[in-house]
Amino acid sequence: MHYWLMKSEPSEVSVDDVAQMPRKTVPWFGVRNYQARNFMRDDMRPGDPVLFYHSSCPEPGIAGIARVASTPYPDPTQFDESSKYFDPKATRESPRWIQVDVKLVRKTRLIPLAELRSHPALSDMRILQKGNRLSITPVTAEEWAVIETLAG
DNA sequence: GCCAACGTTGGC
DNA sequence: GCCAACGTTGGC
Repeated sequence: MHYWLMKSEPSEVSVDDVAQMPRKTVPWFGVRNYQARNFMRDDMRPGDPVLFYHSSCPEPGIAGIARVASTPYPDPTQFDESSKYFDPKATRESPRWIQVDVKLVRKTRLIPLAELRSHPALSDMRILQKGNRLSITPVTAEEWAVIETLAG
């Protein structure tokens, strides 16, 4: 079992958007980075806990707790010419990009980036490292415990 | 909008 | 395989 942090731009899919979905489950489409893809492909399992992170927005930070709710399967947007995630090099016979479903467990208070940075116990978090851009990163059990406490 | 950091592409 | 040029991410 692994813990994860997954970034989403709330202008695309926010915690509130997912909370309004009937099964509170969202297909995590649009991952276009090989390292992030490989995390999904190789290390994610249904049930893995997920920190739902809001990025590229006025208040970046952790906004919810979720779980991986499926095994990986091909991301349909790679085949969709009208999608900004279209990949001309992907074929249905050999898809290049995958996604998982993510089920929201609960919305949390917004834990801002600056607050995460203020905790020495979190100083090694991938998301806090200089130059980090990965949209999916592993979280340690220790980091998870600290953040769960902060989330209340 | 700026810009640092990183990833990808493609010529050689 | 190298590496310059270009594109993207994402906080500020």
